[in-house]
Formats: sequence, C-alpha cells, structure tokens
Amino acid sequence: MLDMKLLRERTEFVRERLATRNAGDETKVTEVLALDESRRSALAEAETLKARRNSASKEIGGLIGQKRLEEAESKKAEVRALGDRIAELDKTAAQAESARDALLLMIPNLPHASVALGKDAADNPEIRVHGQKATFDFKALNHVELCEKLRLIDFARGAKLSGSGFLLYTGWGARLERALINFLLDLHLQEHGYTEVAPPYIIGEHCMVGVGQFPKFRDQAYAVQEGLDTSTMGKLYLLPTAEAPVANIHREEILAEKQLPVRYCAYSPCFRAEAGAAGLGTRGMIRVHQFDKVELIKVVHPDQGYEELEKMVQNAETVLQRLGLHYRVINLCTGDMGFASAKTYDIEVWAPGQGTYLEVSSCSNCEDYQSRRMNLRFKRESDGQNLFPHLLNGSGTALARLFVALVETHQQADGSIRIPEPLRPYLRAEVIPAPTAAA
RNA sequence: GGAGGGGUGGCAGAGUGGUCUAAUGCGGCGGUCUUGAAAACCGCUGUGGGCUGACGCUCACCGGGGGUUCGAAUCCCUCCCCCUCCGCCA
Repeated sequence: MLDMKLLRERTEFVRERLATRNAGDETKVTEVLALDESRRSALAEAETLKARRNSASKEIGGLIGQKRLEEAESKKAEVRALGDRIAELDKTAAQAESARDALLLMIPNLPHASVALGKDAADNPEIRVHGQKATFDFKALNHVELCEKLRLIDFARGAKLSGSGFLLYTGWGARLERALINFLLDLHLQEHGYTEVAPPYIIGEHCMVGVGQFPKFRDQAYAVQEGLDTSTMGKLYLLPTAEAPVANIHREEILAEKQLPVRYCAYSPCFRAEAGAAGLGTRGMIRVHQFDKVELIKVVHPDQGYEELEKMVQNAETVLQRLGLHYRVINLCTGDMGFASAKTYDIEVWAPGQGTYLEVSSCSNCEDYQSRRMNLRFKRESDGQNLFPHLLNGSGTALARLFVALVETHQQADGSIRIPEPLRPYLRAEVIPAPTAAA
C-alpha cells in the first residue's frame, strides 16, 4: 500500500500519478485523507485523556497503599468518567483506521516516472527484440496439432479429469515439461545467483493480501476448504503464482542490511480461476487453469531496485536465448500495469503456430508497495533506521507458453521436434521423435 | 480426531491486580583500564503511532482480538500458533 505520509504531504503528486493508470483510483485519495484526519484527531484527544488517567491511577494506588480509602474512592469516581470518553474516542479512531486501511488496500501502486503514459496494451513501448520469426519450408503445425500428433498432451483426457483448462501431459510431453523446469532452475541457481526455495502450494489469505492479489482479485483465486468443514472455506488458497508465498517469506521481519539483496528462485504450479476471461475457451495451452512456472523474487535495497529489475529481465531473457526462441521485451504503460507494480517489463515469445507473441514473463519492481503491506523492513546500518526494501518479482519463465513456443519453433519437416542444445542433458535426448505408424 | 503442556525484549528466563518505566543472565554496541587483547567495571541496547519548527512530550504493544477494573503481562471470553503423547495416514 501507499505511504500515508506521502499521501498527506504530496497529495497532488499522488493524485496525478494514480490518474496515469486510467483506473479512476485518484478519486479515493480525498476519502482516505478524511478518514486519516478523523483518526488522528480522535487519537490525539484520547491520548491526552489516557495520560491523565494513567497518572490518576497511580495516585489511587498510592492512596490505597496509605490506607486513605475514602480519598481513593472519590478519585476513582472522578476517573471513571474519563474511561467512558476514552472508550468512545478509541472506537472512533479504530473505526477510522480500519476504514482508511481497507481503502488504502484498494489503491494501486504509483507508476515509476520512467513508465510510458498510455491507456492499454496498444500503448506499450517495445524495448528490444531478439532473433527473428521462424520460417518453415514445409507446412508448419500449431502446438495443438503437434501435441496431439506426438502425444505430448492428451487434451481430451485432461478435460475428462478436471474440466477444460487442465492439461494431461503424456510421454515425451511430460518429460519435456520436467526437463524445462530443471533447466530453468539450474540456470538461475548456477548462473544468476538465486537461491532455490520450494514453497507450499496452498497459502494463507495474508500472503495474497501481502502481494496485492487481495482484496481486489479475490474472484480469480481457487479457495480451498478442509473436507466438509465449510467454516474453513477461504482461509487457504491455491497459489496463483509462487510470488505469493515466496515474496512473503520474510514478512513482518526486520532484515539486516547486509542480508540484502535476497534472491529466491522457486518452481511451482500456478492456479488461476480465470473467471470471466475471454480466452479460456481457446483450445490448447495458451490460457489454462493450471500451469507450471519458475519464479524469481528479490528483496533489495531501494537504491538498487531498478538496477536489479534490469538484471532480472536479462535473467529471464537468457532462458529464451538459450532455447533459440525469438522474443521481444516490452514495457507496460501506465494504463496496462499490474496493481502492485511501479514498473513492469513483459517478455513475449514468438509462437509461429499461433502467429502471435505470447507473454512468458512479467518482471516488476513493486518498490515498497508490497513490503509495506507485509511489514517487511531492513535495518539501515548507518543510522539504525528501519526502511522498506524494494520487492521484485519476475517469471523465469512460465512453462506452458514456453512449451508452445518451443515445439512450434523447433518442429522439423519429418514431424520431429529438435531439442535445443542446452536442454538436451535434461531431456536426455536430441529430438522428440516423430510418431511412427505403429504408435 | 483424542489428551496434556506452552506462547514475555535479539536469545534464555522471572513476573498471579498498583513505582512493570518488565527482574536477572547471555548476546550486541560504546567507554574505562591495557603496548594490544582477554578479564573486570560503567553506560547504552525493541516496535509502531500521535503532537511539535525543534529540544522534546506522550500513547500503545508481554501470540491476535474482545471483556472486567480507577488501573491488566497478571483475572475472564475467544481465536491463532508451537511442543509432547495416543489414534489414523503417504
């Protein structure tokens, strides 16, 4: 969430930055400020009265100690009235505070000054391009055709098991998925300096609030329940991304400055309800309810936030370069950015069979927006101050779409799929063979 | 699922209604002594909020929330978490 002090002291600046998102959030500012004001005035009065009560209570203790009981009783009567007024003011302050905070949680992060202004995806500037669109001297297939022909994925039986939007990987398909996961993890651990973590896949609500998924996107998550006990419904959720648990690892902690930067890398499946999403009806792997992802998370000193963001994008790009895939990097404009982010790069890989670019990575610096929500701080060595670190997250990368780009790009005239060199040790094969007549 | 025990500062650990402004020990930081170090001694050592131009003043926090009381770490209610044993189980 945003810093209340910033809202108070630079109100117009906050309004202007929020307005660049084109989501109308700037209108909430006035109300937040009003609630904050009523909280503070009630608090100031309550605390003055509490100071008076504290000293009076001490006197009463003294009087009783000296057996001056009558004086003590009259003093008690005097203070009793104070208590009522204090309770009233405390209640006012608490109500204003929780209303203020509820509203604050609904206000997105301020876009960084370097982010292009714009309304939607059409306004996202392209930052750089790597490689070229693959061309074929035979009739190239799309990934659905390839997956069916090579029996990489059994779409029909996946749907039979769990409904549409769920995939059953089979044979080489399952092996390819697993090889990719291991390739990605090793790359980031061994070459990019990340530490591997393996988080729970079912996580508490506070994790979702911490990263800004909730309260706004509650309808997009799968809520779980313990057995038939409906009272447990909604206490835990299936993770929509490993960002949710991993970014929360150090929540409510005060890290030593020398612990920074923290760099985590985690594999997890990701579960998305995709309620109301247009594309889910599409056949194939582009938009599904469950997909695998290797996620990158960093906790860094605010001075290094943007430097580390650039490195993170490069870490994700390396994946696509090693796999010989054509991609472009775009910068999300103010109107297209995620809720918690101050600046986001998307990496889109070319999928020849689709004839489009597919988003396989989204790397964001959320600055102190999430660390403030989860009360994660670090102690600055020079003066002992507790500061909010920058929290970064990026996909390194999402698997299902990577799978699509890979098979569509590297398909061969004979129906096989050539495996890029760096992936071969993981798959223990140089090609996924074309189906034989017997199979 | 059943039974029991517990949650207090960075850590250990005392504290069952009133100088708790939380004892004591350990650790950490600074100082004295020393050629230097150790030991010893002395001092400091949590988080957040409010008010103030500032020095500062003040409030809250003993797992979370609520209650009783003039006054709660302490009494009551409730929730959460941890540990031990039993049962079931990959």
